[in-house]
Amino acid sequence: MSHFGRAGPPDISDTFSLLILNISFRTSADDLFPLFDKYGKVVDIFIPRDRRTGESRGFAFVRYKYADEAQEAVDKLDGRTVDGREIAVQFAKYGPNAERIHQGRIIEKSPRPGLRSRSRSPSRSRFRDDYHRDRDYRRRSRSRSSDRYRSRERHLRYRSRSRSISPGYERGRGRRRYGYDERRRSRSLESLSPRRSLTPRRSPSPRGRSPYGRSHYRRSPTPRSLSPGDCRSYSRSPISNN
DNA sequence: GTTGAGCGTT
Repeated sequence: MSHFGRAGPPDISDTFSLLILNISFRTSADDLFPLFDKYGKVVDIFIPRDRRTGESRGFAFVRYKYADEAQEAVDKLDGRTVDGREIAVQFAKYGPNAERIHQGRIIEKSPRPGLRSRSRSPSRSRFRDDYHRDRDYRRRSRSRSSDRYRSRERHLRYRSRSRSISPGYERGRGRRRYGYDERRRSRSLESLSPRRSLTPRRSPSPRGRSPYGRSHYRRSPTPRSLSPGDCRSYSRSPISNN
């Protein structure tokens, strides 16, 4: 039974967060819950997922009520094969607001709305901004298989538009942390596609490109070193010889 | 059906 359906974290003041790495993309919170609940009181399980595709990013956060139970889970479940993949369980180092975490618990001041932005020192804000920048940089450099994501995303979009997605594993198991509904996602994409997705993406004027940059499909770093005449004579050499 | 470094949501 999963109670991880409400919005937002329930209570992170006295919880210990564990970071679960290397989980399968199809592993859900309900799959992790019985595994981690055996070693202690699991308060919440959260699996970050991609904004566009809505799929799992490959890691999860399991919040325990007590530190010793969390440590027990780390010791027992670290290296365990779950869903065909060897997961890595460790204490979280960064909180949801980029707070520093000591052994899964937030050691920064409690996140009080309206108070932290004012009582925050400039130097501290800079420090926190450094964390934010680091995370942003790493996340941005994470996009390696973008082309694959694109085609897959388009495929899912078309499927969701053509026919409603009916994931068989979702029914009967309770809603995990699926705030983004498929219907809302498709609607959002439909209204956002012709407005925002196309406008900033396409470049109407090929101003930044070199006049021969588009014609040159070769990725040679020194296109001038290889003169066309040289290349031509090389290719003409065997012909001329014959 | 599809990939695989990493630290999080309303």
